[in-house]
Amino acid sequence: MSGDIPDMGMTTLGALAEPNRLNIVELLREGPLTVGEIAERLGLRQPQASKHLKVLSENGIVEVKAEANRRIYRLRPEPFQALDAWVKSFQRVMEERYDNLEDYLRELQGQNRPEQMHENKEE
Amino acid sequence: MSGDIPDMGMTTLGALAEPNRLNIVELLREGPLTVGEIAERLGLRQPQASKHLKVLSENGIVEVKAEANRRIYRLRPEPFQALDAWVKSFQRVMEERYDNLEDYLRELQGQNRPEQMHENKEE
DNA sequence: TTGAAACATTCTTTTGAAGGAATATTCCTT
DNA sequence: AAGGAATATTCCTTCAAAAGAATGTTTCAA
Repeated sequence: MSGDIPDMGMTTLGALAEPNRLNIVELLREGPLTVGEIAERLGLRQPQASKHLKVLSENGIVEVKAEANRRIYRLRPEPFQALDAWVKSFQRVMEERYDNLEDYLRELQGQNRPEQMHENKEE
Repeated sequence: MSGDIPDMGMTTLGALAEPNRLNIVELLREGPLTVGEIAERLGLRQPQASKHLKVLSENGIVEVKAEANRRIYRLRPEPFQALDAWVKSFQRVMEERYDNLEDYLRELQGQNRPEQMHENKEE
């Protein structure tokens, strides 16, 4: 409910979060491969390989080229660029305000400040 | 079966793949927050917020500081550095061998090459 | 010491995603 | 035309993770 998909493709992370899928991606890093080879090298059954590749494809992580009987899959660079940008934007922000934890503690104190007022609870 | 978790923390991706968790991370980017505030700002119930924060904590994405009644959560930089390194290692490889798809096609051809042999099926 | 605020934890239920097995589709070879 | 190879798809089952609801724990205030 009220699911706010923020800025970056949640979908990319979701697709990569599955171990077999991550393995496929790592494998494809060495170059394009057919479904059969992917399945063989990773010890997957062909249908499962196809399914995972479908998910990766739907999320733009991978693209297919039909070559007669075979389907050759390879990585697409875009999602990785996006991921890179996302992570970088994090690191910048985190370096800046690393230890303003104390700032926040002071904030919290400020709210509680009973200073001079008796039983005035503002809810 | 035969699940080979490659190099990089699959666990980080898994933790970030959940929408609410990703929202929490995006929120914490602005600075440390208590459980209550996180729940409120994201429209979550307190228990669910706690649970998600637990997962994030277990995966090293977040760390807690107990301050009396409150628990203050904030991001940890390490997982993001790791992610960054991982993504970068990809981009390097992908730039290099982007279009050796054709190389691969030639490879495939080579295997099939019936050239001069008759019905010698090596299985 | 009683109560309330802030969080965590437990138990149950629900839902979706992954695996298994069989079958459909396309294309090549003979 | 027939058969086989490579891949996709469907249906069913299984399993784990997320939501819901209730309750436990700690800490502070009066």
